Formats: sequence, C-alpha cells, structure tokens
Amino acid sequence: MERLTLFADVILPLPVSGTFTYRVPYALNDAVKEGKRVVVQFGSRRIYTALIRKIHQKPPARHVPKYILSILDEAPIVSDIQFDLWDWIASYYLCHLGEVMNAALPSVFKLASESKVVLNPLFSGDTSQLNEKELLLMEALGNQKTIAISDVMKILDQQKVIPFIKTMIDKGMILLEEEIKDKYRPKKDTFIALSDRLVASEEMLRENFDLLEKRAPRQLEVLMTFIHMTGYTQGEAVSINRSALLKNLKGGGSALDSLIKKEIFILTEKQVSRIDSGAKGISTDNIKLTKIQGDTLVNIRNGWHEKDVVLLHGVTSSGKTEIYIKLIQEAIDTGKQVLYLLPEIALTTQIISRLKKYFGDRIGVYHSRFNEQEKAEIWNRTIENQYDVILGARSALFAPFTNLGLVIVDEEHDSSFKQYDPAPRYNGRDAALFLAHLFGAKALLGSATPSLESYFNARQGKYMLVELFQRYGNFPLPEMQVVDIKNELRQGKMKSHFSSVLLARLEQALDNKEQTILFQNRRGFSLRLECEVCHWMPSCKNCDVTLVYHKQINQLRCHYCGFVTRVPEKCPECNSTQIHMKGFGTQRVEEDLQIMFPEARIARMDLDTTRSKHGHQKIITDFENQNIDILVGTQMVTKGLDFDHVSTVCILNADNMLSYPDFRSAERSYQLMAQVSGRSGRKKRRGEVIVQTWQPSNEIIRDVVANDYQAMYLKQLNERNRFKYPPFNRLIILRLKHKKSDKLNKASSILAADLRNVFGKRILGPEYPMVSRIMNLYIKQIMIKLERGGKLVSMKEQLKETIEVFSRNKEFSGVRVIIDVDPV
DNA sequence: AGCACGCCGACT
DNA sequence: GTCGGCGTGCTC
Repeated sequence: MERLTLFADVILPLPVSGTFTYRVPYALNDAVKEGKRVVVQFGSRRIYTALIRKIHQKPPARHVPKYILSILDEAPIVSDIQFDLWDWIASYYLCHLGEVMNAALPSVFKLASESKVVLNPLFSGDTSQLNEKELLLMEALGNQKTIAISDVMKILDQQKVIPFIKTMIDKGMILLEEEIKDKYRPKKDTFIALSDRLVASEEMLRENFDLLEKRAPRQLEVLMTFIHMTGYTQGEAVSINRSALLKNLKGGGSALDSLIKKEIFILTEKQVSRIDSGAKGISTDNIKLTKIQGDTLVNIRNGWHEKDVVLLHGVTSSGKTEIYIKLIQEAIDTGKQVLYLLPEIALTTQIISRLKKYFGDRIGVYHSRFNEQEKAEIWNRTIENQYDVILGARSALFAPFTNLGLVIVDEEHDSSFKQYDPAPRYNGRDAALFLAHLFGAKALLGSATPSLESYFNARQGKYMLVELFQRYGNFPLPEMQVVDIKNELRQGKMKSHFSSVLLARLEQALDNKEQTILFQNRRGFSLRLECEVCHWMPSCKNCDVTLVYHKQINQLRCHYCGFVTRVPEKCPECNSTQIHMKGFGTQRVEEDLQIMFPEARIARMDLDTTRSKHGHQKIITDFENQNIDILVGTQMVTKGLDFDHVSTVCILNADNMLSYPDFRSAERSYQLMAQVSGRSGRKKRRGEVIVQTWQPSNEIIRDVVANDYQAMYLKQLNERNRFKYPPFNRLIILRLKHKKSDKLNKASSILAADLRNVFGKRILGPEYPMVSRIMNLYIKQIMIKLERGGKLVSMKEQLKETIEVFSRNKEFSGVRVIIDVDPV
C-alpha cells in the first residue's frame, strides 16, 4: 500500500506571521487532523505546542521541513469556524495568528519547554577520561535526573554550553530530552467505598459493627457516619468523597486509615470537576415578564426577522436581564448554544447566580478569576457540549462553540470590550458579532447608553433598534439635581469636595438608613488650563478635544492630531488673565467624608481597594448587606450592579470627565453619568442624583438630567462627522516605541511621511500620546482616519506593507510599531 | 518570542 | 588573545 507523505501547516503561539509547514511522520498519518495540537521543534531547540491549521501533500519548496514530534489531542480542540474567527481577527486587527491563538487558548493548552540534559543510560560510568567541566556536569546529573540547559550554564559558569553539550552527547555520556507534558491535569479526588464483601452482605456489616463497638469506638463512628451519609442498600456500592466524609467527622483520618487497612473501606480515585456543578436550575417559566418586558421580547424576536443584530436600548433597571433569560431559553429550546458577554468587572456573583438559578450547570462561566486549569476544563466541557450558555468577558468568545445560536453583548458601550495590550487588540463586541455571523446566529446588543457606533448602525438600518424606556415596576427615574460648585464656593458653602446640598442629603440618608454612592472619575489627572472666571478651556482647532498642558515645554497640545499652541495670556471668552491649571483632588474624598461623618461606615471602591482577588466582590457583598453606608468609587460602581437600598448617588465632579481630551469624552461622560444615576432608587422610593459641576449649563449634563440620549447622540454625531471620527471614519492608531527619543522621533516622522505618500491627508501626527514614556520606552503615535465605505481591506494591506517596508530599514530596526485598529 | 550568530570593548 | 555585551535576523 502506498503511503501518503503529509505535511501540516501549523500555527505557533508566537508573534510571527503566517503558518509553518511540518512533515507528518507516517505513523501519525491517521491521527493528524486540523485543529489538533501537536508538539514541534521551532528553531534550534525550542519546543512549542502548535495547532494544525491545514493538512496537505505539498512539500515546502525552499527547505526540508522538520517532523511533527507528537500529537497531543484525541480530537480537534479548535473547529473550522473558530479558525475562521481567528483569521478574521488577525486580518481585521492586523495582528498575527499566533497572537490570536495565545488569546484564544487557555494557557495550559500551550506548552513551551526547555531542553534538558539527562544521563545516557548506555554510558559506561568510566569517568577517568573526563575533563574537569565534564566531571562537574556528570556529578550534577548524579544528584538530579535532568538539568535544564540554562542550569548547565550556571553549573559550568559559562554562557556557551551548546558545543560542550554536543561533544558530551557525541561521547555518549548524556542525552537531550524535551519534557513535553500537557499542563492540563484532570483533578482527581480520593473516594471511599465499602468493600465488596460488606456491600454484598448486611450480616457481615453488622458483624463488623459489633467488632468495632468493643475495641475501636472512633472507627465505629467513622463507619456509622459513612452509612449515615450514603445510606445502605445491600448489593449496591456507593462511594463518597474522602474529604467530605472527614469534614463531617471533624478529623478521624487515622481511624479511617485503619478501616482501609482492615479492608472494611476501599479507596478509589475518581476524576472530579474543578467547577461546582450539579445545580439543576429552575424553569424559566417562573419568570413572569411585565407587559412592557413581554412587548420588548416580541420586538426583539421580530427584529431578528429583519436583521441579524438587534440593539436593545433599555434604560437602567428596565429588567433587561429577564428578557435575556427568556431569549436564552428560546435559543436553548431550539438546540442552540448561547454566548453572553459582559465587561469583566460586571461579572459579579450577582449576575452569575441570577443566570445559574435558571440554567444551573448548563452554564459555563469564563472569568479572569478562574485559574487556567479551570478555564481548560470549561473549554473541554464546551466541546463536549455540556454547556448551553457561556457567560464571560471578551475572551469567552473564543470558547469552542459547536452550534451557536445567540450572542448577547450586554453593556455593549463599555470600552473594556476592547483589548488594549497585548495583541490581538480586538473588540470583544465586534468580534462576537462576527462570530454570530459565522454561525448564522442572532445577536443582541444591550445598553442603557449605547455606543454612538452601535446606535448609528441601528439608525442606519444595519441593526434593528428596540427601545425600552420604562423601568421595571414602572418606578420613576431618579430626580436629578445639578449643583453649581462655583456658586457654592462663592457662598462659602463648599466643604472639601462636598456641596451643602450633598452634605444635607448625606445626613438625611444616614438618618434614614439609606445608602449612598459617591462617584468620582478616576480620569482627569492630566493638567488642563481653565479660566477661573468663565471656566473656558482651550480646545484643539482640528479636533474636538481639550488641549493638554505640557509643563516641560509650557505649551498646549492636542495628543490626537499634534496641534500645538502657546498658553494664552488672556481668556478669549472673557479676557480674564486668570487662567490656571486644573486637577481634581483624589482619594481624600473618603478621608474628608469620614471626618465629617465619623459614625458612617464608608468604603472605597477603586483600583487600589479591589486589587486583591476578591476585593471587588467583598465590597459589593458588604454593600449589598448594608454593612456600608457610603460607597466612594470610580467607574467600577457603574457596572451592572443592582442595589436595593441606594437612595442617593452623587457625581462629585462632572467636569473632569467632560474635559478629558478625547473625542469620545462627551459620549463617555453621558454614559458614565447616566449609568451612575441608574444605581439610585429602587422599588418604592424615587432615587436622587446630585451632580456637582463647575458648568451647570453644560450640554452633556443637561442631556443627562433630561435623560435625553437622542439629543446627546445627534450633537455628538454632528461633531464626529465634522472631525472625521467614528462612526463616519474608521481609526487606526500606530504606536511607535523606542528607548531613545531622538531615534523614535526620526523614525515616526519618516513612517508618517511614508504613510502620507500612500494615504495623504488621512494621516495625522506623529504625536506624543498623553503618556509619552512607559517602561523606559518613548512612545509616539500616528493616527489614520479611513473613510467609511472605503476599500478597508486593501487599505489595511497597504498599511501593513508600508509598515513592513519601514521596518526593514535598518536604521529603525529597534523601533516597535504597534497597530491598534478601532481604538477606544 | 527566543535563540544563534555576529561584531566590538574589558579582562585572564 | 578570550568572554560576553548587545544588535540583527531567522525560525518550517
């Protein structure tokens, strides 16, 4: 029989372009399959887990391929559709397939090993002919079986060890070994069962009882507890987790061991799950939708008849989750899987348990707090079709779905769906929509404050728009009150960051045992100039952003287009010379508050207090249980939390987000303020929202107070159009990094010039980003504004090509170019 | 990404 | 004269 010579193109988990072709050993001809992991050598000695992308019979023209060393999987772990998704991500976000692979696979699926040296078993053991260094290594190998190459360097105290190792191999003293083991280990637990003879005969069991009663009361207790926990039916063997048994006994390990020795119990090892399960879930029929929720459900269903994507614009607390649950159930009923994406920070136990309540162990959760072994287990279970629903943050979209029918992206406006670093710099929402498209699945984007892009798409007819403007139980939107900080100051009523209005309200809330959330934007520490009199702030003439003050050069600068201007001597609005720097005080809020309200229980939720593994969850739980009166927090408090006893929400300073130098700052501010406000008020009581600001007549604030998303949308859309920003234009940002600023400057202006030759006026910059040096690397960025409807694919090809040509220039070889498509 | 190869300064 | 520093280029 003729043997086929097969080759496999594999993806390596590295930032290298393209795939690499390996030869398939004949013995593995039957076993190779696209989507399986294989072990390959890449370079002189590195061993990697690669993924078979394509199997073919075409030998590489240029070189002799290496062989695949082994196959790791029984069955493919990545499907064709997933590969299509990976391809799309790599080409759309201009990154390498290997980088997508890295993001997609749980890290325990990838292994990279180091070569190790071992003693050659055939070596005579005669060390008389060895030189000093050889003796040293042989001695070390006497103590430990394997030694990594890097450790050989240490032992011999020299860098070049490869030639040395090579001669030792040639002399037959040592061998090279690559330790390649799957890092994924099924978790095993020890189980206890009654021995067969006791199971077979109740009489025998009684005999043992009597025996133990006299001599070993503790052992009897163990046996009794076991019977108590498992029950006893003659002829029916039952086992129980050892630790569970011991837990009920409060110790008794030695007594148990004696019973095992006496062969009354037998030990078995069983593979167990790391993930709690067994929960059955109750029927979703138990959810009774309100009339308006029911109507919305119907609207969404109808929307899907027209378009594949529906945007659900539903005010905060409108009961969107119940609608999602109904839709999930419907998808499951037709035998399909569901992907439910949320921003990481919104993945709290609150939402997880709400879904588990209905879908029990049929829901798999992808969570950054899960360790890699757990993620691998969820992955495997997904392939085995044990899940109907996958709930998770953006990376959950890489789960190995087989039959996806519905994608839900909740809080779709949230910027954390976009991965910033490292590559792939993908947007989880957009990639999920593409995934839905690949499966022919329906998609639902949900938000109380949709992103301009999504809303625009809905208005343009690309998506179907469904609106839900009534809060659950028809309780009213909170009452909003704008407090003019300027006024308060003038009247001497401002204490620290707190207006008299806020302080009065806080006192009242404390008296009534109501909870309060004080929101302060984390952003806004950059220096900006502001007129003390009229609060005019200098903004860019090319872009709709506030200029940032650069102290070193004493100039104002737009970090988007590079516009630079001198610091004005007089305010152009009111001619005042009182132009000062602005920056908001920080975490003193909590301390100041504590001084004013010594009795109050105050907590802070920000990056510092939530850094620990369960810090975030702990604060939420404490707040839920009303162990906290006042919660001071950043963005975090806005994400997907529902608290029942919050009567008041205060935005301490609306200005610092409004003036953030970013074309999205108005949109973001609206979203943030609207989302924070939505935390106020529940059920019986109408909530209150206090907005403290220097500019009470600011349009965005007015729109928030009026709950007028439309107004904000239309105004912003106009701005975006004027300045060629999304959704009208697509943005790509190139970030160049180098440790020498002069080299970087030169490199970035040359790249920008190269790009202008191709793209003309679509290129802006180079410019320093706001943080112009990170980890000793200087950074410059170039922005590309591509018009919508342009030849996006070919434009990206040209962009890639231009960058590649630039990178080949030796003068700039050390300059890293990072491509960020659709930055947020 | 890693690793080897290469070409230059400070040591036995 | 060697070691090892970092820059450069390739890996199927």
